[in-house]
Amino acid sequence: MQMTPMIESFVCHFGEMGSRWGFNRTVGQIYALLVVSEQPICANEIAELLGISRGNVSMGLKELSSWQLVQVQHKAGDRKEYYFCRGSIWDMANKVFEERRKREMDPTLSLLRDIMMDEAANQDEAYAQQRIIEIHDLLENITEWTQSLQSLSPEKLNTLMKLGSGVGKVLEFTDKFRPKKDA
Amino acid sequence: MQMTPMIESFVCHFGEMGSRWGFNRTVGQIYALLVVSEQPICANEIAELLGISRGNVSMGLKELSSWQLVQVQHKAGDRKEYYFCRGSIWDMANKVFEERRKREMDPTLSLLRDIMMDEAANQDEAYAQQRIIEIHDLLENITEWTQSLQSLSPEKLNTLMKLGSGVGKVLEFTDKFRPKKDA
DNA sequence: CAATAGTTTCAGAAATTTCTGAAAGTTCAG
DNA sequence: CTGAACTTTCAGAAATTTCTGAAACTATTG
Repeated sequence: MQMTPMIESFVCHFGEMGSRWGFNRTVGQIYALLVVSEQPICANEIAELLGISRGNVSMGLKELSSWQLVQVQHKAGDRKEYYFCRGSIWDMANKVFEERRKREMDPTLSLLRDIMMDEAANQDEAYAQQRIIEIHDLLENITEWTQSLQSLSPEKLNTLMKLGSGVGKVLEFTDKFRPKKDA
Repeated sequence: MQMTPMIESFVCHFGEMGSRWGFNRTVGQIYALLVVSEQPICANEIAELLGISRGNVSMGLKELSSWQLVQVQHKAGDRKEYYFCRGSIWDMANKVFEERRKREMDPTLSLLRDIMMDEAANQDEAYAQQRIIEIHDLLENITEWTQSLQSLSPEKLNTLMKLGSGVGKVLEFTDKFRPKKDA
């Protein structure tokens, strides 16, 4: 594996995007590198290619492992661990969504639920609580929905996405034929 | 508006979540405060309630304005500007999605498109380019889809979300009746 | 068991982000 | 125009995050 301008700009950009996507620059770069490399790469080579410390690579790989985004491979007669990322692009996207849900949605939902349980002590709190309930319900809906979408096969998801806003029409169409079937 | 334990814990949590959601702690807290307050609040009061500097409030409000998440109101015989956030929870969620798309997807798509145009210089680059194309296509699909979903009415979106993974069944059902209509 | 080849950890350094508060800017009444 | 009431800006301080590299650890070989 060699750094060419093309690969470098991809890796570099994924690093910058990393922070927006919920992981840090190094993690983003390591991941990008593994995605575009056909061959597994060892930690030392990663450090060298990216120009970062060996320790940092170790931490980055640890994080990617916890996201289940990389895998380790051994080569015969070589003690090094070679990393690569297997799985389709869909798998990766799923992992990222899932992880973000865990970090961004779950703790919030949990707190909102707690607040919903409380008794409102005055007028202000009653109003606040009502807004909080609205937010909770929306987030819960979105969470459940995205979760159920993730259980769909990639093919079906693709069909759905291709429909685009046409899905609105499908809903109307469906309603006509079985208007009272869903709870 | 008074800080009660309930409101405080909500505000505080939104501050912590802020960073995960793409804005900083202060911005999150200011927003949370405005969401649960029935009455518009002036900048000084926000600073006081949250225990942060006046300047910081100003910057936070500026950012929220750029996201079009807050509005200003004036009171008769009072020069202060009073802030509140109008719009339903749906509107807010839409704004947040949109903003995140702008920050997280658009720059990436743009870079990936550039790379796709390049001529692969060797075997490694050819492989890399292929992977990059896969990623681009997926991101583009997702982006277009979420955009089209946002153009749907909240009611239709709700119906869709209620369907959950049942949407898979609807697709099958639809296919039977008009199998070759879509491109 | 010791030597070797590798990986992980973590204290502190470096870089980045956020926050403060004083100064500058704006608006408006008189 | 002047001054009061308010808002914004921004340089540097504070807080937070990320990175390094040496030391500790683990596993394998002879």
